[in-house]
Amino acid sequence: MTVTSSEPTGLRERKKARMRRDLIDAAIRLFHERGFEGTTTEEIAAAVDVSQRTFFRYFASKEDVVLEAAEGVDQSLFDSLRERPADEAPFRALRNAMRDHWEYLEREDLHLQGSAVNLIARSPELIDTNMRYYHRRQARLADALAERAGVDPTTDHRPSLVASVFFAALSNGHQIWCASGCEDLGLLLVHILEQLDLVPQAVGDGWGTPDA
Amino acid sequence: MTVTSSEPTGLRERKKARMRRDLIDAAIRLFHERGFEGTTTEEIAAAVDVSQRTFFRYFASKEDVVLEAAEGVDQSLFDSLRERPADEAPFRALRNAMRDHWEYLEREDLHLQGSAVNLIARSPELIDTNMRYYHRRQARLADALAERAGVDPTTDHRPSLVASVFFAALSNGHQIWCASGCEDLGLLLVHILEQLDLVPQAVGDGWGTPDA
DNA sequence: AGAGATTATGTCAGCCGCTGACACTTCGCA
DNA sequence: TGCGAAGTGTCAGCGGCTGACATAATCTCT
Repeated sequence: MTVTSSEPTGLRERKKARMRRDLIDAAIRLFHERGFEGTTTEEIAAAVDVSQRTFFRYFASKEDVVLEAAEGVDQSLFDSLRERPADEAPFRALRNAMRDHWEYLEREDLHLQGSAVNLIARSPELIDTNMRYYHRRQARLADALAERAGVDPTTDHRPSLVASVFFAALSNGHQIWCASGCEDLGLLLVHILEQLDLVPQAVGDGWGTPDA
Repeated sequence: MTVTSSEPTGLRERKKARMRRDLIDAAIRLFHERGFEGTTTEEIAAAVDVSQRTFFRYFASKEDVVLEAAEGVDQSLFDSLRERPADEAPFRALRNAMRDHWEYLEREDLHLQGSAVNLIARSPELIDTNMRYYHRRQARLADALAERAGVDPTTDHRPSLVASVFFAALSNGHQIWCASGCEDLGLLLVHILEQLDLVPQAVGDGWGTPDA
């Protein structure tokens, strides 16, 4: 009962979880090899020796597989957020959590989720897809922020606002990174942090880093 | 040669523009009646007495029709932005342009673009779609901001950041409005402006409007 | 005005994402 | 061991979307 406390009990549950993971792994791998559009759901299913129908019993859509991976990454970000000192202002805490979270990713497991980040980051077609799911990711982040601040996210809309602005800056940093070749993954964090740090001045009376 | 200076010269051009408009109009109307998902591209095409294939020669996708309408609205926002005093800070100018733009919409033509706004605003399924195109809309807005500030949008990323944060707040205001029933369209502006005004404090050391 | 080049349209066939329905197998539990 | 529940495969089908080809409409030039 050490780590296995959250493990599924029955064989059925384990099989299901395994299938889910297998499908995600196969999908991510195929997406890498042939691109997102260049991979059919049948191919993904075939790679795990199941029918296409089964694939769609596990995922609502092809895009969903990617989202699934993204949410895994987000979860780790939320963990980092929880560990930030409570007196840190929300947006700043989020920024620092992002930094911590990144360091964690680089240290621990670039295998599973890291490759997902990698994939999402590098394929332009998935950026739009990702965008589409910002709503969902944003909602989760808003909940995390609300929990941290001890407010009710259904009546207090500030967490949601911070979350959406955060993703906006994130997406922007990502775009900049892509525009500059999508090479060094470490550089991605630099761009993201830069954009996050620019936000306060950009929405203020100034314009961010002045030209002079 | 008064207003017709920008009008297409040939019959062909005029027909094409007309077809485009007819398709948009029919689509928007059908979307209203049966919803976005509930309307097939064949039905849209049939409503204008053309083949489905022709529809897809005018629009890359079904979603594209909606985007087209949205861009029309954005264009009017950009016009309002250009008319803001030059010494106004970018984000503030954008906020005020939004207000001006809205008033303009309410005065002038709620017929065409207004119904597009209405449609996009009211159908939850289109919010995701809309999200997907925020990239494109954001890029245009960034260009408008860059032009206003006299900077190069390809090297200076601040306009893009302001644009994305703007859309983030916009989307947030929209969500709040939807959550509260999607009734009064005028209320939508109130929510949007509220969210826009909250941004500076939300990303600062505070938390926006304090509880006390 | 008429011939020839361009361009728009219709038709057809087909891929792919996605879904409902039904039969069959596998697993859980008594 | 046997029964209900849950997972899977198969099949048929819809709808978005595209390429290819033939036809019809427009443009251009003489």
